[in-house]
Amino acid sequence: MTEDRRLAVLRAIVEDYVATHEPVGSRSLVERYSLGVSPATIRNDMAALEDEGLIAQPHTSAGRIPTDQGYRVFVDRLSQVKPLSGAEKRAIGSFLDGAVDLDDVMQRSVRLLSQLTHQVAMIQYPSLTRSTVRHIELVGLGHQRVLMVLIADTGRVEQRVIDIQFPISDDLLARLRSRISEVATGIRLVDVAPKVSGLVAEFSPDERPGVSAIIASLLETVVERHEERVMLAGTSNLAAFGEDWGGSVRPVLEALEEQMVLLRLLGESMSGDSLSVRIGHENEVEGLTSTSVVTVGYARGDEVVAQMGVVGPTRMDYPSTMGSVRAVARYVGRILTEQQ
Amino acid sequence: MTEDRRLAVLRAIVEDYVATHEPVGSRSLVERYSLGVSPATIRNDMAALEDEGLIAQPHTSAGRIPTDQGYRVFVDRLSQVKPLSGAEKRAIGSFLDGAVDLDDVMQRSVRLLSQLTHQVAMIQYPSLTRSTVRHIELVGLGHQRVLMVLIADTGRVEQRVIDIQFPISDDLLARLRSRISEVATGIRLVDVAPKVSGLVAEFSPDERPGVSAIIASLLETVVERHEERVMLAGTSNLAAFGEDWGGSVRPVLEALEEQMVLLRLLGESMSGDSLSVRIGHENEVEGLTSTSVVTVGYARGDEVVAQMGVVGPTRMDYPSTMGSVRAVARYVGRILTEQQ
DNA sequence: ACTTGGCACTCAGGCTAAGGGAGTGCCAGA
DNA sequence: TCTGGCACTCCCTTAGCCTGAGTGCCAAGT
Repeated sequence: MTEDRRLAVLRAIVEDYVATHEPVGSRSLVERYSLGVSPATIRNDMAALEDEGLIAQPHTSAGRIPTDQGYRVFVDRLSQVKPLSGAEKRAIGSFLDGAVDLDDVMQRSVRLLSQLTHQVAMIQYPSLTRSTVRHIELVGLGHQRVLMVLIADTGRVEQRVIDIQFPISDDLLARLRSRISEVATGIRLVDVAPKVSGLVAEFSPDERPGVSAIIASLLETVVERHEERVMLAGTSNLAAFGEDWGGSVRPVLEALEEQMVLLRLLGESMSGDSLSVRIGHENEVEGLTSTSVVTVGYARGDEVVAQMGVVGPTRMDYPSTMGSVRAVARYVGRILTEQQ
Repeated sequence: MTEDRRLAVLRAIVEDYVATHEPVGSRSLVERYSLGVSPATIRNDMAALEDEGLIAQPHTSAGRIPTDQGYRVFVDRLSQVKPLSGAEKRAIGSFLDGAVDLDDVMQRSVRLLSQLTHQVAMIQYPSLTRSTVRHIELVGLGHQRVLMVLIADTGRVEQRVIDIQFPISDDLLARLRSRISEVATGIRLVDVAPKVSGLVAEFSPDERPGVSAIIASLLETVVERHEERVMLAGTSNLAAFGEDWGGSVRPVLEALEEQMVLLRLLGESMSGDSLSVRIGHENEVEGLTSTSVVTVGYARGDEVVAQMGVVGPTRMDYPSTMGSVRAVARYVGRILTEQQ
């Protein structure tokens, strides 16, 4: 069937181009891949693929390179995620097992992923909204300041110093602390707001201003700003591709410096724990329209708590990259789950 | 005096090269700067400067560019720190004044500095060893785990989860907490070790294993790992110079990714609160031998608590860069001091 | 209906040659 | 000590040429 061969040609083009980074012509294609037909036939197929918008020529009389759409078809229909080698798996294990706390897990994971893929890796901290409260502490600091520490079951610890305009006694603080603990411990952070808000009414009118300031700050911490954190590694790998995206790494670096952008990259794909691949212009983020982003969720227990992934050139080795991302994500999930 | 003119020539060469990024010849020098002599005279001076190793030719029949030594002389003897414009000062103020906590101050400062200088900026968190203890909290987490939170007067908050092999009662934890607080609060962190170590003896033999595990961990937190933190911004500015350091940004990016390297860069210059400038090969860090590093300490009250600065090409505008670094550092110091 | 070999055509990149231009070093004279 | 003059060096740009890889199309073969 001729349609099959065309796709085989596309696959060969993608694989060859990814390996060599050079436009691939009909002759070299039949030489390197056993397609069983002559270059002329390949040329016809190529013309058809070009009509479909899957490949393109940088200039007349050059070979073809895949378009974003071409990669899309390759990823969706022509490739399989490549499992890691035993050695690689062992490397992951030994590298991650030494981690002592959540920061450490995050940092090691992201470094590891960037080294495995030779690309820029990113990882989102376990989402607070998807965690449950393990512990809440309030500590008076004097000067009408209170330190709030919130510990989630994922191991995440958020702290925040709250300035309140009202003096607050140690006794009140202790009562408030124990009430908040009773009400909030063990429930999901996203459900904390209604329960905690109701507490204000329990306190006497003159205590309420301070209490509500603290509670407001607590809710703000949970919902806002610090809610999502993301960590990056391997930006020096950008230099390796260099010429790819129009000769300058600048816009890519700029985009990656913006936490908001990273969060969008990771957030856009909240498609559970299955791999998400966005290729070239499929990324709506300006500056990253000639990169591909491979992300996947990682879970604690059986709930996806956040996303991680890599950013690389569109001409990346998708099967391997997807394999690495998935493997590291699973391992991170396992660690998070085991360590209670 | 002929020596004076030679230095004037060097200054002109540096300024011209920094502005144009092109080797500067004798003719254009007399045209652009009023040196009052002919090109031929300048050529003689240039030959002398070259003999002294202050300037060099990329190739015969090209203009001269300053050497690292040339920049050194320029910085030490031929230039003055350039104060910021009123507008810039106001920008600093309005940008930094909104900061709500220490993390925020650090992040805003480093971003601001990278934008002012168009270079890579870095800032070290206030050193723990130079801070005093404001508060120490111990929180039992169950599972033989204890969360320790340490708050320094600089606003820094360090947390750490401690795994202990021994069960520890809430009561013991409370007693330990209050003893540690009594002993440690208000004293410099560097002096904490001897005082706290002595506490172990106060507890009964069967309590000691848990107590000493916690204390050991406390001391480790203070002295080790998390002790120094550093934050980076503006790496995308690297792309702007690009060709400078041998055509590749890679080694520079790699070096900047290493926290240890950054700490060395900032640490090497613990010369109080005066500006430190290290030019080219004066930086012993591999990968940064063709960059210059400008750092300065920032103070809380009248004690220098950490360093901040920028990394850029050797052909940077030293007077302006030094001005920006110093100005931001002073402002950060003021904020830290004011907010108690 | 595909496939194939042949053939003319295109074009990027490498190589060479020539010329301009910016800059230098040196020297003799003021 | 400074200056103008002069010969010399090289980098870089431009232009032209050539080669090789690759294409598209066509007519013939299966």
